[in-house]
Amino acid sequence: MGKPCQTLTNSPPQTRLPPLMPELPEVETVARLIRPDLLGRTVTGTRVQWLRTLGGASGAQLRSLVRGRTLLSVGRRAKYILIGLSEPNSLASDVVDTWLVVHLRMTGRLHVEAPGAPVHKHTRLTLKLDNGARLDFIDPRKFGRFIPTRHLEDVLPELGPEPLESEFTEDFLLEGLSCRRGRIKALLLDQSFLAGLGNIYVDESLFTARIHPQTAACMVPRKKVRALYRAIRKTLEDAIEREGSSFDTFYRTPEGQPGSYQNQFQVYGRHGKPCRACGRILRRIVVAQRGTHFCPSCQRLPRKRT
DNA sequence: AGCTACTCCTGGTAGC
DNA sequence: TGCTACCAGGAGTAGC
Repeated sequence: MGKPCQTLTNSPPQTRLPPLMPELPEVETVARLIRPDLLGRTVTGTRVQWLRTLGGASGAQLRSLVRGRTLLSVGRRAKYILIGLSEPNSLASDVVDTWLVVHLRMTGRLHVEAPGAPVHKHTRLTLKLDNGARLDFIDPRKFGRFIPTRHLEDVLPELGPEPLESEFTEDFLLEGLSCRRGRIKALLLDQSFLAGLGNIYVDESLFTARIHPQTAACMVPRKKVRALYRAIRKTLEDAIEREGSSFDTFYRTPEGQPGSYQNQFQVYGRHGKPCRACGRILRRIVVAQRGTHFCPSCQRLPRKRT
């Protein structure tokens, strides 16, 4: 491949993009951020720069599924952003008949760009809208997916309950943990058990509940399971309140500010620094192939079966 | 059931 | 300054 042609007058902004790792609060924040700019707009065209973003669909399939359709809903399930489209000017124009299933994975971003705005270097896919704006999917590491489908169930994997909905109860967690011998951290990362948690919020929740990440799930005492239940909900609610965690100013909230939950981290990314609760130096180990941050004093492995 | 290993990817960084 | 090597990590899959 030849070197891309660049001019001094028309080079796109090469914003630095450090890791973001969107989990439930970040995905919720993104959905809320782009929703007002998308609802009611009609897709006039598509452009795909990285085919694998479509998760197996072709550029032609994307085009035929979305062109001429109106964006009717922007929601979230687990870490997926679900954009619902309907056929305009028909009796069923308020019924979603097509979905865009978006997973940001590590570094994906969804941006609504004003007409004529420069295209970011790592834009993998674009929907053109009837007001001249664009919905850009930007993803430096190319792990993210933007999948068009008629049937959600064809694309979404098996997902556990939403941790902030009423379906997620203390009893659900007590029961779920009691029959599993795998490590608690691996279980909480398992989206088919509980949907939406990722590495950051699992580490934070386990610290809040004072549970060692390598504890076998069935060995967590009932009292700590209850603490974990409260910790998960509180952690996610607080993070949504603060509009997620941002590691850069590229991603902004509707008010133009980056999310601020990263300032609340108790353990994530703080290995080598003192625990805010007891002063012991925080450690980093690998559990379930993930960097895992914890306090060796506050979070101890249980000695015997409970 | 539950573990490890591998894959997909590139930006950032450490070491030279 | 420039090069190479390595690492991070969500989710899917394969193999034991």
